[in-house]
Amino acid sequence: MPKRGMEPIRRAQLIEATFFCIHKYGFAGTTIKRVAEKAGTSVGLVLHYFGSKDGLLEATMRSLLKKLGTNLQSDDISDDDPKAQITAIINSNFAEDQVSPEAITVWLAFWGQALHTPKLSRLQKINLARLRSNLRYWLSQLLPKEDARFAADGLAALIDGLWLRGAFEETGIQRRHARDICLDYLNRALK
Amino acid sequence: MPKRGMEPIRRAQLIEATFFCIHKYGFAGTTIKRVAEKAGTSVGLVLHYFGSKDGLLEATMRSLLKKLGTNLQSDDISDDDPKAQITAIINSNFAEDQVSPEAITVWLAFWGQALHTPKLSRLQKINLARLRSNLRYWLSQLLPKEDARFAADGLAALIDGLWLRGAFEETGIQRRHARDICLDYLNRALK
DNA sequence: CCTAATGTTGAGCGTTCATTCAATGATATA
DNA sequence: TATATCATTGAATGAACGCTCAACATTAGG
Repeated sequence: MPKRGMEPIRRAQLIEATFFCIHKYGFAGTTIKRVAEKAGTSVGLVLHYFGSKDGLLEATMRSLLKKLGTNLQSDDISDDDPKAQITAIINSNFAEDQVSPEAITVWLAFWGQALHTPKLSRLQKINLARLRSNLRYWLSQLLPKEDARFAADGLAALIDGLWLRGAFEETGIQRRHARDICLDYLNRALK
Repeated sequence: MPKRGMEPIRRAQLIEATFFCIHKYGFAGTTIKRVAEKAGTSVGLVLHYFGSKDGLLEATMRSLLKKLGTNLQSDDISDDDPKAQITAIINSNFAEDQVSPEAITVWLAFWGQALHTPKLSRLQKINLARLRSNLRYWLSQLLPKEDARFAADGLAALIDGLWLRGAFEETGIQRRHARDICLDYLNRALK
């Protein structure tokens, strides 16, 4: 029962199915066949829309990074309260819909794979730099430049490390605990 | 030219070759054939000694974790100086031979794969818990119990996060910088 | 020297993978 | 209603995978 205008719908379905498969089977175990089955379509259709498996994976990573970067923009905090801005960044990184076991697993899978796939590597580097430079910007309003850089590097690593360890906690990330650790780091850095 | 007593030598060679392949090709791209070629042996021999690809990978992860956990024991610091003990833990995690791009890449690859391989998952959890409990033990000599747990969780995440980000720096981890961030965290936690 | 144990290989098996391709179904437009 | 375009499928292909197995080479002990 094919209808016109299916392209965006199919693309979204297939990306969603790819998330599911990476979460369930890992990067190595994610095959086009499995993705197609999960999405309820044929193998041929996947390649019709994404050209190749690499194309599908790249689109999926783009979608993931977009998701992970979206939360922040919805908040509107006054620009003259840097600490509130940083707090918002921390909160957004541990918002409920960001730290699902599925999100963490897939995020980690891409992290590992990006080391061996130039296109994914570029996306990953952009994302890494973004968090750090955002933190640097707001911290530099509160601290001398060098201290701001130092604290931003630490805070960025701390956030990622909490994510990383969260991948192995059955319950997913302990959101409040993770948030408290980051806020504590921030408060101590500002003293 | 086969000789007796080759088993331990071959095992070591093959594990070494597996490191190389995981670093170069990633987890998904590491095949028995590539490992055998790198080690200069035949495909059959790999399976002769490790039974299966999974067996080889498990042995390789065991070897990696052993490497990463070795440094500490060589240091001997008096037990009545907890801060020195913690400093030694931090230093050992960023010791030169621990933070080679190869080590970080392989470590990260296993981290991602362990989520989908029960045997690797068990190894991984043991390792995660070890760092944290070591930190807890020494911190609890300097801080109230709850504060010690809090700081240990933060410091463990910070260390792992610095490793994680180091995977994407062309130069590998900036050892001194990473160390300074951790020591700074420690000092502030003890105030 | 013979034999048993160890070390090693390469061919071959069945499976699964990503990808190509020709063909068909459905819809909008003219 | 005709036609071009979009949506979709399933079969076919060739390569690569992990793994089995029979056979051979080398060595140590009796």
